Amino acid sequence: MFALADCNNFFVSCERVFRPDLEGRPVIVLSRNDGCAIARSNEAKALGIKMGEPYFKLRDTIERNNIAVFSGNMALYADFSRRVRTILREVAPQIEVYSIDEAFLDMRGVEGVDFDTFAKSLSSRCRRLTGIPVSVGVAPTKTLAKIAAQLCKSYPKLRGGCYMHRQADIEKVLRRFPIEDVWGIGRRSAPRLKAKGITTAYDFRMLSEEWIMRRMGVVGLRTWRELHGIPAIGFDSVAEPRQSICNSRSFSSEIYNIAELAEQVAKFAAMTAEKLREQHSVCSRLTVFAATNRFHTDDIQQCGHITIPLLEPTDSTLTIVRASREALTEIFVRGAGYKKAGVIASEIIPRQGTHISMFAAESNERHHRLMQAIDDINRKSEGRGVMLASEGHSDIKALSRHRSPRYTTSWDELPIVKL
DNA sequence: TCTGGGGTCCTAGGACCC
DNA sequence: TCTGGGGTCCTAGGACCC
Repeated sequence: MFALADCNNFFVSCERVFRPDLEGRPVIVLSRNDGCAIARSNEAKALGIKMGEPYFKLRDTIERNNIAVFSGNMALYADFSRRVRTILREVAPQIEVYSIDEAFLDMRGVEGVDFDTFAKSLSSRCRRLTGIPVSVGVAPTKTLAKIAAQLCKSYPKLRGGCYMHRQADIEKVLRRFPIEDVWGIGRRSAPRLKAKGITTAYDFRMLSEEWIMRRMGVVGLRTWRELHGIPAIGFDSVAEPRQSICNSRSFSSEIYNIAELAEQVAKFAAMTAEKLREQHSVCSRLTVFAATNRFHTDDIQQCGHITIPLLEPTDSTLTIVRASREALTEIFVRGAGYKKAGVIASEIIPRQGTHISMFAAESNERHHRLMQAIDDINRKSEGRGVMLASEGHSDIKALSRHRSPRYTTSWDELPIVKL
């Protein structure tokens, strides 16, 4: 058996921990720049607010329905995510962290446990210790566990936990489960399937293996097998190092000036190098991209990107910032108003065991010692104690008009109670 | 006025090899 | 008219996830 622990409306639930007055009231959390809704409470979903809906289109609805609005407070959510994972690790032999708000639990080989009781008590334990409501589904495959967890959200009677294993039960559930809500069936496949009359997970399961393979390839086949209760998706308890690392942002207003854009790109490059070092990797390829506002169709549209090889694999902020800067000058177009840019590192390999190219212009080892010193300082100063001058003095342009305090991650922002 | 950020895997097709 | 028969590697793009 596999279990999935899925935090309900995660970002909204984090905000509510410190604002119990918001219980029962519609709440949404916005993306960076307060751009669009990326988390919604059940009440907000009931009002028809869609995932990714732009904030400016919601203004009326928000006012009419007294919706509470928050700018994303990622530091807070990451902290709650860690707390929930700590609890999951206490009760399961292995967990696979799937996203900030979801983790699979490997229950293979676990015997003599009533999984229904297990699921319900794990859910209530998470709620009690962190304040976050968590749905726990247990089933023979990950895809079915996802569906079981989903059921918890629709049926409060399940008290946060659902064990789904009997063939007859699974069939009954799949007959009513919309195909588009199945894990692995996305926005392209769902309409195609529906057009052929396949509207539920059960319809999909009834198709022949050949049909699935022909129309949807091995990926579709995996989902099909999983719905039949045959595990087809692996379980990875140790997170592999990332194969690509991307840092990009939309700006709160357009940037026309290359010097200003270069500072932003330098920041993305520095963040990328830091993440490489965090996972003890080096990269030997960089992609830099910059794009204008795709919604302003009357303006000049530019979407430049360039990929450059690095002379030797590196994790050095100095090297990566310089290379990114040079790459940017290749794609920058005067007169274009850039709204978004980013840096992607690829061809990533472990730092250990890389050998120094005889043509290397600079000593990787010396850079590495410098980077370690900088990382040390920045860790201790809880922020960016040291950075490159080329990153400029301003922050990445962003709006966050509705951010909650950093309740659990900053001493400065603890609410003060005056005695 | 205003529209997120970060990943993975698979496939098809081209370039190149003998 | 007719144009071998295999391979490998790389890349771009698509589809999916949160």
